[in-house]
Amino acid sequence: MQNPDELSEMGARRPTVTTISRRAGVAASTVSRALKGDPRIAKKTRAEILEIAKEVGYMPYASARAMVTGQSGLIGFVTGGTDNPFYSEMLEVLVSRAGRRRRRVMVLHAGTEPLEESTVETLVQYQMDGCIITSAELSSRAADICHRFRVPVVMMNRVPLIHSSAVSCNNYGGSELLIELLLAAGHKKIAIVGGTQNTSTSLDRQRGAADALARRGLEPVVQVDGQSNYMGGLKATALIIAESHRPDAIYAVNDIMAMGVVDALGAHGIRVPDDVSVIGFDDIRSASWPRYSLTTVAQPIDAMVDRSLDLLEARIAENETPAEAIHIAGKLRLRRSCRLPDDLVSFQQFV
Amino acid sequence: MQNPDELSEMGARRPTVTTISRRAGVAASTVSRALKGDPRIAKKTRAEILEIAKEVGYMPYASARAMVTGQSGLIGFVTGGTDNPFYSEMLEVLVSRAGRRRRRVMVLHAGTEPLEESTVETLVQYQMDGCIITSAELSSRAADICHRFRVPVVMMNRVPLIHSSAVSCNNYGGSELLIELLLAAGHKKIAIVGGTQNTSTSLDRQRGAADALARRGLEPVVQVDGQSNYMGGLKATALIIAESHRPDAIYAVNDIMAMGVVDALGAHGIRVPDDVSVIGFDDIRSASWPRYSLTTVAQPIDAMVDRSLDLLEARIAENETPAEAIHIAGKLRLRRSCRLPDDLVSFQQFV
DNA sequence: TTGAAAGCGATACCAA
DNA sequence: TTGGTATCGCTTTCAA
Repeated sequence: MQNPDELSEMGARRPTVTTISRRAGVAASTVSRALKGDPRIAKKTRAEILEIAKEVGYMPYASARAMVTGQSGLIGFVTGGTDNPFYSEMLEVLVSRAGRRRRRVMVLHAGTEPLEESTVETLVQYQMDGCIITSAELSSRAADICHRFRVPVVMMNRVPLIHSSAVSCNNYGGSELLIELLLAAGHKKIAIVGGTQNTSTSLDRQRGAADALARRGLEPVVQVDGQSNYMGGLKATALIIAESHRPDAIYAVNDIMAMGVVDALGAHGIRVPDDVSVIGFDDIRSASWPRYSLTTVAQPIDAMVDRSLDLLEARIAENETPAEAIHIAGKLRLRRSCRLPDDLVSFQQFV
Repeated sequence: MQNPDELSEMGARRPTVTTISRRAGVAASTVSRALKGDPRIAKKTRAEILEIAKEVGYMPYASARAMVTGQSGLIGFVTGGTDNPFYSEMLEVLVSRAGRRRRRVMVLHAGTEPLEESTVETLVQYQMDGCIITSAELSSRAADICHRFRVPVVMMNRVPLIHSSAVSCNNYGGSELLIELLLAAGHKKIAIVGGTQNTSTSLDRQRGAADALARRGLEPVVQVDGQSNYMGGLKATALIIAESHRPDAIYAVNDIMAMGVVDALGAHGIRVPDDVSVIGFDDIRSASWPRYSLTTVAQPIDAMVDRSLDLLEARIAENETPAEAIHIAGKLRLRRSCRLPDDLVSFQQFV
């Protein structure tokens, strides 16, 4: 590593390829090639250059590189304001998995409204190699800008747009499975606490549940909006109780609402699962807390993130990759928040 | 906005200052000045240029700008892997507040170990305008690199390093206040659930509590390590119960642990606050859930983030700004998890 | 296997 | 008030 004196001597600029090329007595282009492992460079030359680079503590300027290659190494993560911890967990995974591919993550926050102009502009200005969107809405105008400026888009747990790919958990199927579990356990009066009504995730889960019930000639005893957050789950349950629907099981389409359901029931002295079974979806961290111990379907976050990055990289490498939609099956997590069927065997394959 | 044909005609490159300068019949430098509102440019010229820029959908290349100005518009957020939602909430605020200042946030995840080399290198490579660090440890080597390469650093809720500034909540004082509240309510047997032992935040809170007790000639009936997470709070409480310390109040130095404390007590049939008062620190979102309704000290996240950005900007503008340490007082949130003193008036000023 | 030179886009300086 | 030009650091032709 270069010593401080030498650095300040250079007017506070860090070493560049030129610094190295001069020391090594070669051309800058040779340094560039050696550094990126171009096979044409002689072994010996390469070794020398690497040695010097290390010595002076060389670190490339990302901006210079981006300018000439057109790639920034940046992935945008666009997320709506939400208090669902699922998205924080996803971000954490994304940062880590993207890092392995030498990509960095920039967080772009879109409000609850459709994506603001400025967010999309940032994607373009920073020449993001791609972006992953989980916010509720991407206006067609925003999508259009991404497409025109060749910013690959992957929608996560959202409906794919014309030119974007999409990765999601098998929300419909996971939901069916959960309902079948409840039915197998003998439940007949099932209430559903729905999520934000304009997201495909919630809608798919609700449809999956409704269809699974319909197949047995049943329907939910009631369906209430839980707004995809804890307080919503709480209020929805209060409503269900107030209106005396008396369900024997409640399916909240995500865990954070399910936690609200459990707490609301507890506050009314209703025991879980003795009096009412509760199930959720996502398997967020707190779902496994003993207090809640939620039976739920775990979204395969790691796989979802990896596949998203794969899709982005395919698009980066070759612009005309066709849009794809990938569904990944979640895993059943059997916990104590619901009564278990006698015949558990048939569910073991989903665990 | 430019039509698609025109764009593809240009070989998929977006309009640049040159595109505009040609259309306007002026020099590129004039366009640059007009765009950034340089007062020397004639009103009319400027209007024309702005018009054209809008027409062609001009968006500057961040990389080109970074290269010449040396500023990227990027702020790094370095965070340790943690399941404390406080940091997610902080990130959310940061993204939003930084956005107002036209700065973007890049998330750099350092594991629980000391900051990896690669994280710091990213800061330098992308010429970050500054970074905010909340992870437990910044190795002196990493700090050195930041300093040498002129990346301003603000430590959030962490001990400032030699060349870094720091912003934190008044952890010590807030802790004193909470203990005084407990004492005023008549509690005498107070147990403390401590956090990660190598963070100044936890240590300060523990010291504040110990000192406040000592002032009345008391000391904690027991102090247990809760590892700053929910399960830790749960286990710590189980231990306190198992060892029959019989406290009449438990102070967990952060909310996520306090939630574990409440749940563990509940699981043992101990009522909160009737049998035992519980208090936390942070005021994370879930602290206000009716189920927990935690009395706590709210960290002033908005102010902390704003002041951090101020400090960074001061350093960006003028490199030799001296390091500063800022403590911002938190606000007391009185909720139902603890017995309240008869004399509430003296605490009203902190609410 | 290596070198020289051009060029990416925006800005800043020096002239005019 | 504006134009011309050099420059930031890196990569990529094209030559040698």
